[in-house]
Amino acid sequence: MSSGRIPLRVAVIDTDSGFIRVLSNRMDSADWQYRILASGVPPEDLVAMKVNAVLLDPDVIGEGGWEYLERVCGLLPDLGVVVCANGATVSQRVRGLRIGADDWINKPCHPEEVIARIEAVVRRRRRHSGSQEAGPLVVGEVEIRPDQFQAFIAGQSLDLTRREFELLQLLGQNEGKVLDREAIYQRVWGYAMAHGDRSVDVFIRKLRTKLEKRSPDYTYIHTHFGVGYRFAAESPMSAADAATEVGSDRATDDAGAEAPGVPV
Amino acid sequence: MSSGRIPLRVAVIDTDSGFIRVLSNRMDSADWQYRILASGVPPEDLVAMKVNAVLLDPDVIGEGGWEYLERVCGLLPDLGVVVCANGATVSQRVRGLRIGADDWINKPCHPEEVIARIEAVVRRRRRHSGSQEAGPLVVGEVEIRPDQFQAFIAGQSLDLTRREFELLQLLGQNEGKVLDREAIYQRVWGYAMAHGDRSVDVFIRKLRTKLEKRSPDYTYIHTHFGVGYRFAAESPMSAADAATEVGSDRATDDAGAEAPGVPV
DNA sequence: GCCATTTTTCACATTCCGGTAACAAGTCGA
DNA sequence: TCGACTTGTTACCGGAATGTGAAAAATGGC
Repeated sequence: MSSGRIPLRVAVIDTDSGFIRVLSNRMDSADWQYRILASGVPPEDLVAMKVNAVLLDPDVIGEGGWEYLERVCGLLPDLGVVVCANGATVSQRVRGLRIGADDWINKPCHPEEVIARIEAVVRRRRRHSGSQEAGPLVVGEVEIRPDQFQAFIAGQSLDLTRREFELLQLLGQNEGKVLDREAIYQRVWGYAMAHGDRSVDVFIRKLRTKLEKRSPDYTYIHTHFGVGYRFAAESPMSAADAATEVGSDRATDDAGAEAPGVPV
Repeated sequence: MSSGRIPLRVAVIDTDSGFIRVLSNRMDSADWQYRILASGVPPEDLVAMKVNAVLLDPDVIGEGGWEYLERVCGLLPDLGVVVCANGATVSQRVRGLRIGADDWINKPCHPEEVIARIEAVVRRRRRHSGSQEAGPLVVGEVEIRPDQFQAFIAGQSLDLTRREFELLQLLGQNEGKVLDREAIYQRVWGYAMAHGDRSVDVFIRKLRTKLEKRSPDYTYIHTHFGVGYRFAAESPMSAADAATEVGSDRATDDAGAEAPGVPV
């Protein structure tokens, strides 16, 4: 489809010079941005490179090839992983695919097929997350502008930092849906969330503060205990109406969970 | 998370009886739901089958194989497409992958690898679009929204907690059926119920309270003494008409349960 | 290298929920 | 009818999830 818009970014972990040379030619003519690596790099570095896919020859890693493959796939679920190895058996290929690799090609292979398979792997990823590069998004009083990496309320900037904006954008794109922390972290930070990481909570709080500062009459980020967060513009007024309705009956244990912000 | 994994649904378009036999065995033991098709079916029918992936041998289609492949890939972007063909050349494989196929396997091939590759294709697809498992579910006045981890009556939230919601969702998915406590506990809590555990009863009570609060004219959760619980929207009026105690219909499970017929 | 900003981590406070226990009420069989 | 068992109901406590502020670490411009 629109493969021409944004060039594909690929990391190639391989040492076969002949293979690399031919492959590089093809990638050049396809206008890809790529980086050749002669050894395994920490998965975190792959995040920093912002690559869409990795072409990996596990022989380069040597002994811990399986472990490395597993680590990359586990940490970066969004990354396309294509293995290209010499003389792998069926069971080896199956093992690799089960671990999390998206495709497995046996050498010797035609570079054109390698290109096509990487494309096929990445294509699916873009199909779903690719539509998010769009125009301004408005939710309640908030206007999210991807072109400026900034959000506004009543024309005033919220002075969001990069991460804050990315988080707000993700929430805005999923207005009304509850997103759990792992999904949020995965999609904003780009890799899997470590156990016990509170970053999401902290940034949610920062967003809440900045949103409330400019728009005190609305509540935007709602906590779903034990699940995650949901973004939706709700005014305390309607909440107050609901409270009036319910208010008459005995208030034994009906934890009026949400009904915040109603001054008494 | 809570519920067990959903079995994969696959359509196999192939006529190689030997291949199909071996593959079927593997899919059976993997607990997949599959359907063997001896000819190409309209892509629309694949939608109706609700399959996650298609395993296609273009030889079955014959002349219009490429066109058929293109049509399926274009029309069903969410579908995993794996081609398994006899003696395809590199350029044919590349062409297929570019058209939209997610993977291409050359026969003869090991069924285990076919399974693994289909798994890999579906895994990737689910990771990006599969977070939302199901659409809203409506039973009586109650609207259960999985995307919000919440249920509503007349547009008002029931303020369900996580467990309460999961329990209600399970009941709603099995509307009209009596579920015994062990089954409920197993599917909501995720592990076997300890002897004497009353958690299910307590949460049933919590649900009843919250349901009655918002919808006093209906009874949703019905006790079947010595058996379990059944979820169905019934108005007390029609129950009163029936006059006979609910206990008398213990054995017959299809008592007039179904027809409240009361207009909103 | 220094400083300002941003991000991450940490500790502590607070809220909330889930499960248990205990007792009341209901159901069924002898 | 009685008694054993099942279910309804309420209250409470412990621990987990979240809110909150600030320090520490990382980043980036000059």
